[in-house]
This record gives sequence, structure tokens and C-alpha cells, in this order.
Amino acid sequence: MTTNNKVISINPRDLPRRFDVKERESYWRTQWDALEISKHDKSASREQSFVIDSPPPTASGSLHPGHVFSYTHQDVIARYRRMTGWNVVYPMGWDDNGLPTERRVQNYFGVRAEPNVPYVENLNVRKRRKELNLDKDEQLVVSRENFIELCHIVTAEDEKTYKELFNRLGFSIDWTEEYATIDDRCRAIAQRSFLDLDERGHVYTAELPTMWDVDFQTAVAQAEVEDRPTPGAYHDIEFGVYESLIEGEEGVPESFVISTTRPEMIPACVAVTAHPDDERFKPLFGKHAITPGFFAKVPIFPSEKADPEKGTGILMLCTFGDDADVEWWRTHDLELRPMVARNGEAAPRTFVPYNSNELGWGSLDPHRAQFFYDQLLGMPLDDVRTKIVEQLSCPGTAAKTMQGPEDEVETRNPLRSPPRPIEHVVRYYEKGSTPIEYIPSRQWFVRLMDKKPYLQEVGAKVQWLPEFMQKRYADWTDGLGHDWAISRQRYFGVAIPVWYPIDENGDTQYDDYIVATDDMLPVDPTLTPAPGYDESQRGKPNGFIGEQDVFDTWFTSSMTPQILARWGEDGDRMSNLYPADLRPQAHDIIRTWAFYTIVKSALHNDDVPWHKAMISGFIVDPDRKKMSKSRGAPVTPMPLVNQYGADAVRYWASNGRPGMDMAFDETVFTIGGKLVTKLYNAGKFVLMQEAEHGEITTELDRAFVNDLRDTVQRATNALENFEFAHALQITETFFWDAFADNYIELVKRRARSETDEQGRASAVATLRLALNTLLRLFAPFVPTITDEIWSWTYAQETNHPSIHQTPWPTTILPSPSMGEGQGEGERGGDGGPPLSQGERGASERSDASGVCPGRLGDIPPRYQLTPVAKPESPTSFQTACRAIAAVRKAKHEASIGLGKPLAKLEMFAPQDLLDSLQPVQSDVADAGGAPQITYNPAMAEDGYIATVEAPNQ
RNA sequence: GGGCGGUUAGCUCAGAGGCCCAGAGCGCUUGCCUUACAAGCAAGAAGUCGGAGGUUCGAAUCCUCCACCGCCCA
Repeated sequence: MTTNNKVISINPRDLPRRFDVKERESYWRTQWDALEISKHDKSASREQSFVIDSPPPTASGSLHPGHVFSYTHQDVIARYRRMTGWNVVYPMGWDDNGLPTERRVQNYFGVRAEPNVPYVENLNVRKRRKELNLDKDEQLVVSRENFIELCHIVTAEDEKTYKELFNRLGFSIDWTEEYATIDDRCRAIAQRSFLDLDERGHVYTAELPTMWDVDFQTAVAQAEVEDRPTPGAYHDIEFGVYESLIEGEEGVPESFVISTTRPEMIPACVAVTAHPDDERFKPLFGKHAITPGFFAKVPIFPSEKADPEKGTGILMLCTFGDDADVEWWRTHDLELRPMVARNGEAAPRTFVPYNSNELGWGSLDPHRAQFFYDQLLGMPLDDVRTKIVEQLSCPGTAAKTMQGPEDEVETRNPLRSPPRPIEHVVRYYEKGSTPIEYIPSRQWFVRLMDKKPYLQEVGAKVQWLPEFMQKRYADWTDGLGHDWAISRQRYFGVAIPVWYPIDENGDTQYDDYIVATDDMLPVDPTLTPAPGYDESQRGKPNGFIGEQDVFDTWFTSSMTPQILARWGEDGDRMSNLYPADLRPQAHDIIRTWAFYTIVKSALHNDDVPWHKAMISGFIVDPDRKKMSKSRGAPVTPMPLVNQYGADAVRYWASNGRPGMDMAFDETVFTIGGKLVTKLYNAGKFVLMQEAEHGEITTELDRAFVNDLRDTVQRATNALENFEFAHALQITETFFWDAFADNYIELVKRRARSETDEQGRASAVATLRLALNTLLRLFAPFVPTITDEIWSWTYAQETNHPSIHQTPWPTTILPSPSMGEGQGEGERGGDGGPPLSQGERGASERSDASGVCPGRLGDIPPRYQLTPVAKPESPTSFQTACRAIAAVRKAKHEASIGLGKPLAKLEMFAPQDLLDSLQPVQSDVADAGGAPQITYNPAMAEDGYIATVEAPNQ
């Protein structure tokens, strides 16, 4: 190495005293775009690529610190992986189809879509509303197509906001691969998924009781349902017993009392059941009950599932009050009496005598049943309940009145006591506000109930980070109670690509459905005729009808790994990009997004969708509650970025370990900001030192580099295991304590020495090597400040304009046959384990260091750790630190300012400690401001004790 | 009711069998404007590591039970 040329140094006066975060952030974002740091190499093989299947957010939702948290974790991994030589594939999409967007559009424009409304070209909502003289809270009814157009307008706007935040935070997303789950490509892939599932026999359509939200009037899936504590009331209601009242059978009770929270379902009651061992009801089994008010004759049967402790121990089964009713209906072949219309109101129904040929619900007194029932028509269920309770308070509804004219029978009213309020859990659609109803309707399903073991098997092949998150998946899969209902009665979604033939009588033949062919995709069956038919045959006898429903949003968003890989398209990259490597997401959507994505990959590709799932925690309020818009004001992230800077916000997010919830604590943003400032100042100091180029020769310097090597290794191991928070902590501690507060202080004087040329060169070389290395360790976490400092001299010296395109520091010596920064050659002399060899979490495809050779070029030898020789003693730096700490303490106790010079410095320590101080004593003395150190052997003290004297004034 | 996490200094969190007779940052006390940094530096005070048992020479760390908080699911 030449020694007659100077290092490139900066003049600190050229730099602002404070780092202008906002201005430099905007500069670097532009710079990164120009340098294409996020772009990936499309020709790279699967082995060279690291594919991140990032969650496509719903842009019409609200931005939340949780977004920043989880997406920062991904970006840290992405940036780290790039620096270790991977071809990182990190695209982003939007998942905007579905209800949240529809709701936002409804509120934003004041519109509502309805079928059979004509399309209006270039619809101007505001103008149209004016023309129709609509009130503020009146909705403009528009066609399905117009509604969808409005959805696209809103989402395009919302996406901008998200993108702005993501860019501001420096997420290195490859926007050239941007997709939306509702765009043509993704629609085609979702429909292709359906075609494939159909071909494999995994989908079916059937008229079945399905969970239904009456407000949004759509089917919902098990995953979208949540339990909420809801006030309700037990109503004690007396039912009659047919065999006793009508047939006069002896020894059979005349009546019994059912305690129900849903008296409004009595018209839909089709059976009564109690536990088989329940002595109270044994005489009733095999008999029939008479429902009060509606006088239906329904079977009473024993069932193990009836809980004798609940209510009065005997319960009514309806069409359908809950999941259990559906189950009983299936297993006991019960009658069907669906009373709830799709809008949640009591539907018109006709009561007929039991022996009649007329169509309707059987009743022992159809006339009176009809009379009571008609009072309920058009009422929402809450009102129906009130009305029925009122009706049951009148003796005329009692089953006993069946024996004869009402006025001749001694009766009491069926409501046996005032309602007893309770709080119980009720099922809701997660986005709805009215309890779920079970309504028979024709829906499409993916058959899952027969595939649980297989889905468990595939889920177990995914490496979950942290590991216990696999349990969430396994438990959910195990607890599946239904096939996946995939059809939704919505507008802004991906069409189900099927048609149904209409026979000569005009009846739709659902079971003979016609599926689109692949070349038609994407297709809208309401606009395109079925294959083999002509548009003129739509809706006609011997013609066809297109499916109006759309897919559940998860049906599409579960295809993101295939969307990235362009499954089945021209330019299919499945063999290059699939399965993906990493799925980062939050734990709340394991049951939905992760689950359905695994389902799809298992069924389509017989494979995992990704090798690893990195599950982030939630951001919780200081009071430990989940932070969400439904409970209190959410914090929007952009003001935080404006106030603290992107690096500071990223620093906060990087402190959250996978799977762990983190409290929202603004003081952590401040700490991140301080780190940025400290880096800025340390960078300035190091790069302003002037010296000749030289070898690292001094013992202190070599010992310090040795410790730095250890830090690099530990940080790298942590990152290989996706323990980014730990990696950051290791790096930060070393930077702040070892480097800034100790090493720099120890060599400050030597770095400016006019006499010790070699020592000066060694110090400056070490300072520059350390800063260079530490910046690279910090780069994935705080990308702006690190690139800023890098640009001062390192960019030019290394020929890497951005730190984000430099190789990660390595402690492995390059083998002769390979380029710098990789290979499994001899290790650096630090005695640690080989770099990430065999670590849990290291990719199974990667070599020991996870590095792809040669991708990022070289770093000049003076910025490599491996050529630096080992110190005489590996503890020399630590020794110097302990000694200078003793000096500081002594100065503090003697009330001498730390910067003040000393006339005398005496060091007391056992002889072996004094000996080990020898090789670094001049730096310690310099840092203490003393001419030299006087040694005093001491007994039994396990450290250094200094005494100091100030010079005479 | 079941599953899974958590419970460590006033606050936010590290620490997963001897390396901790307990660590960091913030906050607090005291002293320093030491020409990179006062958004800094230094010196300090501060915790019976949720509780009770157990294993062990030795436990914040492993086992059992309990309590509380949270999440998910019935």
C-alpha cells in the first residue's frame, strides 16, 4: 500500500451544522430512483433471488402506525438481502376490491349501486345529484358499471397517499412490478384459479344456509365472522305438547317452557330438543310441540348437543338461529322455514293447514298464525322480536287455545316471565353492525372440510417466525367448520367466470354451469356471453344467464405469490419466482390471508406459497389495548415522519421483534433521531481527519478492529435469523459506546499527531474503516443518513454511488477463486463461528453466508475487515476502555473537567492488569490529557483505579 | 371454556441454565459549552426479575401450579 498519498477528507465547514433531514430525504429518494436500487434482475435464477410476497394494502383503509411497523421490517430484510448479494424481488400491490372500498365510495359520492340500472357514460355524480334534487343523505342510485368506475377513481387517489408514505419512509419497493388485485392481470389470475379448482373438482355451487350480513346483503365466510358481547335477554316461552293437547294422551305434560334469546325466530321453529339423559324431558321425546302463536307441529327429539344447564334445558331449533340449527337441520332432516329475507326483515310467508295441498307453512291454525305473522312483515328482526314478545303476552297465542275457541279455554299467555337481560356473545360480520343470519342462498364454495390434514401438512412446511405462530395457523385450520364460501353479492370485485343455461321452461340450470375458457380471461359473464351462446340469448329460454356474484376478496388476494410470478400468463415466471421466500404480515390475518394463500398454493401447485412467514406484532396503546380506529383516535404516520424523519421512524419500527406487540411510544422516535444526529457528527469527525494512507499497525487499532469484526458477525447472524431488532441493537451499542465514546476519544490526539506519522495513519485508517463498516451495518435500518455520509467520500473511493448497492461487511477471507466478500475460505482471525453457517433461518438454498457471488462488485481492501492483522491481545481495546473510564471517574471526583489536561496520572491495579495496559498506554494517557501514566501495583482490586492531579495554576 | 403470547428500574424494552452478587434507552440527581456532537459527554441513584412450589452446587433463565394483562378461537 502506498503511504505517500493522503486520504480524501472533507471540510466540515462545507457541511451544515445540523443534518437537514427533510431536504436530504427528498434528495435521496430521487437518487435511489435514479440508481434503481429497488430493481431486480429478471433473468436471475430462482437460486439467486429472494422473493418477498408483501401484503397488498387496501388503500381505502386508513394509514396506521401498524403499516409503518410491519412494512419497515420487510424493508430492513429486503435491504439487508440485497447487500448480501441476493436478487431481491420486492414488488407491491393493492388489494382494493371488496367492501371497505365500496363503503368508502358510497360515503364519498353518496351513491348506491343497484342491478338493472342503466349505465351512464361520463357520469358526473355531483351534477346528477343536483339534477335529481337529492338531499345530502339521499343516495344516488347508479349502475354496477358506474359504481365500479367510481371505485377506481377513489382507489387511484387513495393509493397515491399510501405510495407517498411508503416512498417517504424509504421502502425499497419495486414499483415497476406494481399490481392491483382488481386489475386485468389479477382478475385473470383469480379466474384462472377458479377454473383450475373447478377442473380439479374443488369447487361447487349449492343452495345452502350461509352466513349472511343483512346490512351489506352478502354472504360472509367463517374467517370474516367475529364474536361480540351483546346485550340480550332470555325469554321464557311456553310451548304446547301436541299429543297431550290435541290427542289427549295421558301422562304427557300439556306444555313446557323454553328459554330463548331469540323469540323472533318462533315462526321459523321446526323442532325442539333436549339432552337424552334429561329426566325432565324424557316423556316428551318422540312427541310433538306446538309453537305458540303460529301453531306449528314440530318434532321433539333428544340430542347430545343440548346443554341441560342452559336456559330451561330444552331448546327450539329454527331456520336458522345459529350454526347449531344448521347442523341439526342437516342431521335430522328437518323442515325448512326461512323467515328472514336477505335484507333482514321478516319475509312474506303463507300458513296452510297440515293436510292441505297448498304451498306454505303448515299450521294447526293457519288463520290465526297468518294473522300474527302478517303483523311482522317488513320489520327488521329487532322489531320483530319486540312485536312477538308483545303477541306472546296475549293469551290468544297460547298453544292451549288449539283445543277450541279461544274464549272457551282457560289459558294464560305463553310469555311466562318478563325478559331477563343478559350479555352473551353474538356473531357479527367483522365489518357489520347487525348480527349474522343464516340464510339459505345459492353460493359458490371451495371444498376444504375434507382437506384439513393436507392443509396442516403444507402449513407445517412453512417456517413461521416466530415459530409459535404456526400454532395459530394449525388451530385455525383444525377448527374449520365450513367449506370456504367464495361468492359475494357485491360489485367491486372479480367476477365469477361462469354462466348457467336456461332450459326451455325458462328455469336456470345451476348444476350445469358453464365455465369460461382460459383465453377469455379476464371475463365478466354479465357482459360477455357464455361460450357457445350468442349475446341475444341472454336471459331467454334455451339461452343462458351470467353469474352476477363476485369473488370474496381473499379469493384474489390469496394469489399474490402466483400474481408475482405471472402464473399462466405469457412470460410466466413461476420457475424463477415461486414459491416466494418470505411472507411478512401481521398475526391477525393468519386465519385469512396466510391461510387462504396456503390453501391456494396447496390446491393449485401442491406446494407452499412461501418458505417463511414473518409475523409482525401489533402496535398497541400505552394501556396495552390494540390500537385501531374503532377504539380511539389512530395516529396517522405522515406527521410522525415529518416531525422525526423517516430514519427515526424506521428506527422505532426496527425495535419490534417478530411476533411481539409494541407499545406506541413517541420517545423512541426521539432516540432514533438522536442516533441519526450522532451518526452525522461522528461521520463528520472521522472524515475530516487528514492523514497519509497507511496500514493499521497500532495495537489499540487492531484490537478495536477485532471487536468490530465480532460485532459484524453477531449482527449478521441476527439478520440471517430475521432478528433485525437484535442486529440493530448490537450495531447501535457498538457504534455508540465502543466507537463514538471510547475509540474516537482514545485516538483523537494520535489522529492529529504531527510527530507519530505511522500511528496517525493507523488511527485514521481505523476510523475510516470502522465508520465505513458501521454505516453498512446501519444501512438497512437508517438508509438516509447512512447514504448521506457514504456520499461524502466513500461513494467516490469505492465506486459505489449508493451504500445500498454495496456488499455487506464480511469477516470471511475471500478464497483465491472468488471475488471479494464471499466464499468459504479461511475465516478472519476473530475466533468466532463461521458467518451464519448452519444457522436456523439461513435460507436452505443459500451458501453459508447467504451471498451470491460478485453481484455487488468490490470494496477496496482498506475498507475490508479481513486484511487487518490480529492484535497482540484480543482484549487490548477493552483494557484501554476500562483504564480511561477510571481516569474519567478520577477526574470527575477531583472536579477536573474531562477536557482539562493533567499534570500527573497514577494508575493502581494488579500487576497483570498494569501489564496489559502497557501496549495501549500512550493512547490512554493522551485521552486523559496526561503526559504519561505512573504505574502502582495494587492488591486484590479487580479493576483500574486512577488518581489525578491538575497542573498548578 | 380452549389455545398462544406477555408479566424484569417511574416509563419503553433487552437478557432463554453459571459470562447477570441484574442490563439499555428515556426520565431523575450531580458535574462538564473537552475545536464531531449540549439532540452531547461524564459520574451516580434506582429493581426481593408477577406469586408459590420444584429440579440443580447454582435459576430472571428449566419444570409444575396460580394470579393478572393481551391476542386468537369457541
